Amino acid sequence: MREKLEKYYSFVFEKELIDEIVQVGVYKKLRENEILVDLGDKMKGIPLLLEGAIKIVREDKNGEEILLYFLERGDTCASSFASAISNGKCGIRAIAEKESEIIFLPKEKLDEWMLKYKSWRNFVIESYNIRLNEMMETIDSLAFMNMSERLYKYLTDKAQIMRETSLNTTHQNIAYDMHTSRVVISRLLKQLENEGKIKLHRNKIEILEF
Amino acid sequence: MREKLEKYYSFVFEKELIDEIVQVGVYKKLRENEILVDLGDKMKGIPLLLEGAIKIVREDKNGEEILLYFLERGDTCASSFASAISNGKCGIRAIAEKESEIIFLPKEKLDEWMLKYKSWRNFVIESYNIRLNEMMETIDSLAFMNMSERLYKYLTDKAQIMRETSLNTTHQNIAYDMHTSRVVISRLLKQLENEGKIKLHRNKIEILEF
DNA sequence: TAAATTAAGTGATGTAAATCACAAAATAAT
DNA sequence: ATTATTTTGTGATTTACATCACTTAATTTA
Repeated sequence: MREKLEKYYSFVFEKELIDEIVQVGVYKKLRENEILVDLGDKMKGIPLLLEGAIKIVREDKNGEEILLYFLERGDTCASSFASAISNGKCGIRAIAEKESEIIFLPKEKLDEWMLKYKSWRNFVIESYNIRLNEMMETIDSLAFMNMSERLYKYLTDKAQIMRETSLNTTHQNIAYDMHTSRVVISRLLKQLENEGKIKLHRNKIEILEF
Repeated sequence: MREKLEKYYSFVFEKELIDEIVQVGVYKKLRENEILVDLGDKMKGIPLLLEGAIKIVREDKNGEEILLYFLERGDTCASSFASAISNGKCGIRAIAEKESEIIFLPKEKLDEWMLKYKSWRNFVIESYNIRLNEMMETIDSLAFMNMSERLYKYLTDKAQIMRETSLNTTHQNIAYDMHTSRVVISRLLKQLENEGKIKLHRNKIEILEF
């Protein structure tokens, strides 16, 4: 735990803070597709992502989903922070896209560290900023892009987060993330393949052009 | 200035902080449609809204707009906070929807107050939370709602922010905010009128049902 | 008061995406 | 090996919204 913490966070946190995190943080390994946070959960702390990839989705009353953004190592879930501090509910669901490792930080420390460590204050503010910007990008793609552009962005974004050039997924799962239908995704994928940007296989999409 | 500050912020900030704000804050009155923050601005501080209503919009490369959310008294612009702290650029435009009053807080104080005042820390975190939630609502409406529902939400939201039961605006301006065409808005408005939810006039929309 | 400008109404048509219905592969289960 | 299940392909149809083209009404200005 300490090793990975130092690897990804030593440029972010001062040494004393890393020591404290090692003391109070709870290490947890997440299986692929494991739900880390669910709709309406009250957070007792926040997760620091050490390794892996987490998908953050929003769900409406009819149970329909839309992807908000992905988290990768070095990230934390700003929504959880909010929820943890204010004892409010979390409006999102967080699911491990692949096996991941996190450190869970108890909420009691969150405000205490705001006083003690400038690096922690920066990290919290910076995390909120990144998330606000991601949300704006999501709004941009919903408001300004057509399905084909959104799909291509989805594929390249996800490939980067997963650190792979091909994605192991189905057309149906992409449709769920993008809140559209499988038929639409299948047709647009075929089109992207004809344009030479991707190559389709069963349960797998190779991305040829980034 | 002190009077309104105490009226809307005395339950949020401790007395000492209000005193400091009065000392270093710069009061400013905004005319209707005045631009407070523009795309790519680097913020030298953040605005506290004392009175009025501010519209926050996002713009894409083609100059097309979409409304993100409104700010009302008691609010601050989380995007500016981010930009001010990190010296980064602001990805949004903020426009006064009506005559408004703000206090501009210099960025040097922002971090200093994080140490000194718990109420300030809470306010900053709380502001980010509110904004994250607003963005999620915006994403919800783009992803899950049809134009008619979005339009009705737009009208009722805006009426509440403006503290009026009728809005002085044109179909074209609504279309700009919602990133659609005037024709579409005109037709949907007529439909809402037939359903008895609103009443249409020239340059004015009465909202009959909230 | 006439002309110009701005706001709103409306028919016709185009188009991206949604939905339906079913076929054809590929893979997994028995 | 046969059956069942999952994944992908594809035509046909519908729908919401976009776009075009033009009219009518209200308001401003000259």
